Amino acid sequence: MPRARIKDPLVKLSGYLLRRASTAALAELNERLVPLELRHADVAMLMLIDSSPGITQSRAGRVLDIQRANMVPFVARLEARGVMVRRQVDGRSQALALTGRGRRLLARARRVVAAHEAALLGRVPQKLRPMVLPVLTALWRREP
Amino acid sequence: MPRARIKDPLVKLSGYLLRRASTAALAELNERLVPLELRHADVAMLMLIDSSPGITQSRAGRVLDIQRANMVPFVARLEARGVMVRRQVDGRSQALALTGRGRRLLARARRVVAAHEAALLGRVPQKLRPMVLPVLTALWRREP
DNA sequence: GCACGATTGCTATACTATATAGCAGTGTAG
DNA sequence: CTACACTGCTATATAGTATAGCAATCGTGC
Repeated sequence: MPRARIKDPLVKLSGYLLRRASTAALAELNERLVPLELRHADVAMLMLIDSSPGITQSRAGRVLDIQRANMVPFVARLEARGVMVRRQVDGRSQALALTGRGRRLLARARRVVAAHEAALLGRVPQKLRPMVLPVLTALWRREP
Repeated sequence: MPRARIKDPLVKLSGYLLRRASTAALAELNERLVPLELRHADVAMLMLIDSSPGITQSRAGRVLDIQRANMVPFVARLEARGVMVRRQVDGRSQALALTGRGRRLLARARRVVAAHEAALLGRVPQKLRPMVLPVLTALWRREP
């Protein structure tokens, strides 16, 4: 006989579902990104720089919610890989921009992300699909 | 004048929204739990044990998706705090159960979680609110 | 009954992500 | 000019998660 199912008493809590769905999706995306040797945060950064070329390092960190201190090795790794460059815009700020190599890598990454998005939305019943972005956006809203 | 807004080009990606919403909600919940000296994972464990008293340590880890190795210090900490006990059910398995103190702590934690849930759902427009659990549940689905 | 594979709890270890404190140099507003 | 905020940086700490391997135990098929 099938082993007794222990039912998870937390599945009615949106916060719990949010965490489980998020970690599962993130793990899946990272898996898909292995061939590109990228992690999800790398792709987020490349997308941001691509859409706002010349954005400063500090501002990029603020948009993506990455601490200044943690931006340093993060950006350094991407630069060492030759996908982006830093340019001094004044005595302190660094402007970030993609290289040609970075743009080509991003193009590939976008296809992976698109497949991942399709897989995510594919799990949602058709009727609910249009609610996914509005629901997630609303849940993300800052305190009031 | 208001500083120029850098628009986040990722806000149309459900995976990104999922991660941002999840980390924000998690941080908020942990904040709310500080007075009880609990973290979100502790509450999940207490709730699970409460709903399935005598559940084995390994099975609890499977339900909550915590590795066996990581369960050891986790459970040990809760037991040292006197909120749960382990009982040997056979030569290898440990059955977990709440103590009276654990049940009282859980009762307080439940109120915190309820307030957190209310805050989360409160950000969602009324019309979308009934879709939150179905959407999140669907997004969590395993790779069928 | 017995041998074998699977399971359990455990130790040790490592890696990622994230967080804090402090510093030197720089820009900016009064 | 001065005071203060900002930037990039180093160093360090913590939480969460992951892997490998071990000894004891259990269950199943023979």
